Amino acid sequence: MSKNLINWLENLLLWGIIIKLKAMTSFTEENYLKIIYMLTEQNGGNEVSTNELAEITQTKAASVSDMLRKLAEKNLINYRKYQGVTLTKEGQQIALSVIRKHRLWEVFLVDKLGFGWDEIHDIAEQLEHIDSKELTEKLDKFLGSPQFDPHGDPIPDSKGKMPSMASCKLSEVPIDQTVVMVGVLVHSPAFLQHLDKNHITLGSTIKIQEVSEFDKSFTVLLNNNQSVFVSNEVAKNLLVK
Amino acid sequence: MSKNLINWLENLLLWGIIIKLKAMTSFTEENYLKIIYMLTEQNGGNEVSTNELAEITQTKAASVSDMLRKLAEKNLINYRKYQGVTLTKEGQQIALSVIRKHRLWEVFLVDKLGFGWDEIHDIAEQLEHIDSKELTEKLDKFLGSPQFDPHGDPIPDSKGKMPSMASCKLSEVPIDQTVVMVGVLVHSPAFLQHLDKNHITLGSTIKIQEVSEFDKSFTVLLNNNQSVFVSNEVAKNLLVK
DNA sequence: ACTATTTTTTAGGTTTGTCTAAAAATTTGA
DNA sequence: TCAAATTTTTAGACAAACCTAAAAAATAGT
Ligand SMILES: [Mn+2]
Ligand SMILES: [Mn+2]
Ligand SMILES: [Mn+2]
Ligand SMILES: [Mn+2]
Repeated sequence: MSKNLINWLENLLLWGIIIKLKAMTSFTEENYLKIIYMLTEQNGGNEVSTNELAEITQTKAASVSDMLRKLAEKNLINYRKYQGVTLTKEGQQIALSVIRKHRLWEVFLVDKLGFGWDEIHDIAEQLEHIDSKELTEKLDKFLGSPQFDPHGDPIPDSKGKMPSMASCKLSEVPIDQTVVMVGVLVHSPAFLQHLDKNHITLGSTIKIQEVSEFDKSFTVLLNNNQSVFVSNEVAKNLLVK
Repeated sequence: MSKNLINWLENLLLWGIIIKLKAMTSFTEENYLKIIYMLTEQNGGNEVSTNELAEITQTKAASVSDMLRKLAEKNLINYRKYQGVTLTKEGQQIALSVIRKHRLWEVFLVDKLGFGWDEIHDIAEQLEHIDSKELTEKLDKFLGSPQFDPHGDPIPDSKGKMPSMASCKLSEVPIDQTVVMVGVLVHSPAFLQHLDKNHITLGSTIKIQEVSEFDKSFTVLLNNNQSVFVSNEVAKNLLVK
């Protein structure tokens, strides 16, 4: 009985079939892991709830429950029923590799192909699942091993280490100070196009000239000497240094 | 009854749901269309059989039958039971777009990232399914609108038109003639690495010095003045001009 | 503390793309 | 030409990833 099982396993090993148990995270599973990673960050390391995941994956809570059971079976997440989830070491590794690929491809699309930063998300959403370590590393070299993507988001290195950079929201900067734009907290085309229209881009120098008492909107001076108006809603989503 | 149906369809249209009937060719469907295109070419325009498809897709004939029924329903293939299939205009368009993407990505991998021509097929097999017209056209520009891929295969333009080039097999070239290597008929890493080892690459000048009576093997002189031995098996799979 | 509400899970189904086994059609060849 | 071999299709199942409806657990409000 048990001897039979061992024989059978040996046979599988011989034929290299055991690999399947190791490899194999589907497109869908990768997306869940990536989203769990990002929501955990946002929650300051706290568990992510089923409903949060359902909302962001555009599916129903029931479907999320199914997937969580499956990911837990594969030891990619820590899952206690009704208590939400966090990633295991292994799950985190996969999530970081997907994020690395996503952001490297975004750099490629903007720097090499000339896309605007508002046009690249959906394409990168597909490219992030291309499975080839050699490709990722060669792409990284080709792009000059960038540390940040076109939105200012950090690109993890091949071991999963994130470059860090102190930054704060423009909305928190006091009057008269001069800062540099280093990132955005919202990636919607509408928001990015709004920034384009106001000539605010990654690397722009921003001097805060005036802050309205009434609505906390800003008037700022850019490096091109243009003075532009920035609503508080926008200022809250701009990262500066 | 029929009025009810029309009402229902109008409702769908109103909500933009009808789009789904038009768009949507899955990864798997795209692969079938591409393979049908290539096998039809190979067969000189004749129908492709279920078993041929089963062989090359690494599935069972029963699964192929299922898929053919489905592709026929979508008007992507001409299918008469037991008689094999050919592509419709629409199916051919999709096939050519997949082939275009495959070959453009191969150029990218070799020219820009420095991969060898024997390492790129599996990666291109994934990249060919990335869905973005703008991406394909920008990639094409970035690469300088190449006409041929790293294996010498023609790259269809955005309308599906293949560049043509007269060529013949090295095995058919008479003694003493000098030709240029322009393509391979086999893409296996083993074959490509064999050519690398013998310094035969796309663009190599080849002068036929000697043809053996016995086994039809060749001794040829390359542009680097090296004299190398080429078996008939290899000569039959080398395209020259 | 104990309902009422919200969140999450379970139960039962669907679709896509695969499989094996068996039936049907076609082709081969004596 | 017609029986045997081959090819192709049909029938019936399964896993993955989704759904709706209903049940169960957790949380909140008085
Ligand atoms: Mn994705
Ligand atoms: Mn980004
Ligand atoms: Mn493919
Ligand atoms: Mn090729």
